[in-house]
Amino acid sequence: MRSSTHFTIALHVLTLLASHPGEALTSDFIAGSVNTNPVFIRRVLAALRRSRLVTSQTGPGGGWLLTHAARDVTLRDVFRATEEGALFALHSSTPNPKCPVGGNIQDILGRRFEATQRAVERELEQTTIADLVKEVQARSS
Amino acid sequence: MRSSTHFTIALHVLTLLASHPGEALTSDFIAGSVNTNPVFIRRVLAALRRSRLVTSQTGPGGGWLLTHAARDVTLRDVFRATEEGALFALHSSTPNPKCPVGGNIQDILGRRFEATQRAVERELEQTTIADLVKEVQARSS
DNA sequence: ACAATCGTCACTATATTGGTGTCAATTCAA
DNA sequence: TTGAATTGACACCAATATAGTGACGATTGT
Repeated sequence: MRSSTHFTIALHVLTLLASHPGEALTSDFIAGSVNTNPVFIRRVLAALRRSRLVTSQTGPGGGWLLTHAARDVTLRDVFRATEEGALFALHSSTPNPKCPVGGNIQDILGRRFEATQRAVERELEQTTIADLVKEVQARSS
Repeated sequence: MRSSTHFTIALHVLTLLASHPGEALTSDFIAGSVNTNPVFIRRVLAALRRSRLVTSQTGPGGGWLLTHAARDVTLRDVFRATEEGALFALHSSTPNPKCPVGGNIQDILGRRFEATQRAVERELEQTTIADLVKEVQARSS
């Protein structure tokens, strides 16, 4: 099963930002919580910025901030911002079009996979970043 | 998004087998429909055999056969046989346990991801290999 | 005995992933 | 104005995953 950690890292970082409302966090500080390096963090956050979920500010006192209230950002929003492409890969080389199965299977499976992806997104929609913050607080109190 | 093509290939092959009921198909023939090489096909089918979805037979006239009626095999069964591990990866290195977020986020996200995986499996359960065969026949008639 | 077929291994090429270093650009503050 | 902090954007590397290919022994039907 292939899947990058970007989705997970993004959720971690957004939860961290939401736990420090109004405070710009540096990629260096964030990397300390995630246990990785600042460049990787900036790569993940750059994708979130493209989707307008965060903003960044250079210079001293700079760093990263949420652009929306945590209760308005669902896991689906983050999923779409970080995971590009489909959940399941189709064939790496096109199947034989002369075979009745080979000639139709990609189209048929593609439709099923889209339905599955919609099911995933419906599930992810049920949770917001604010929910994650609440859970962290409940566990660390 | 990472994800091997094994799930897709397995569905293709099972649909092909179900389209030739009672007939043992060789990995060479199957590879011709999938447009790949027989060794790769045997690798994918070996996983399906471990889950008792197919059997194989060596020697002349040998090949691969379904062990169950196509209407009794759901996409979820194939998913479980081919996709090992979770749908979403957690962090590649453990987050900082001294941070309230880092110390709890993996457990919290793990539960959400399990719920998502259950949603995927519920969706995949709705379709059988027999459904795929029917769709192929409807399109190639 | 022969040929067909699977079972499995080794090797390769390619792509992806994450880690690291570097340096220019921006920006705040002394 | 100078200097330091910080992002932005590269390039490069190591490790891993993926799929393609060849090879060869084991099994089995004719």
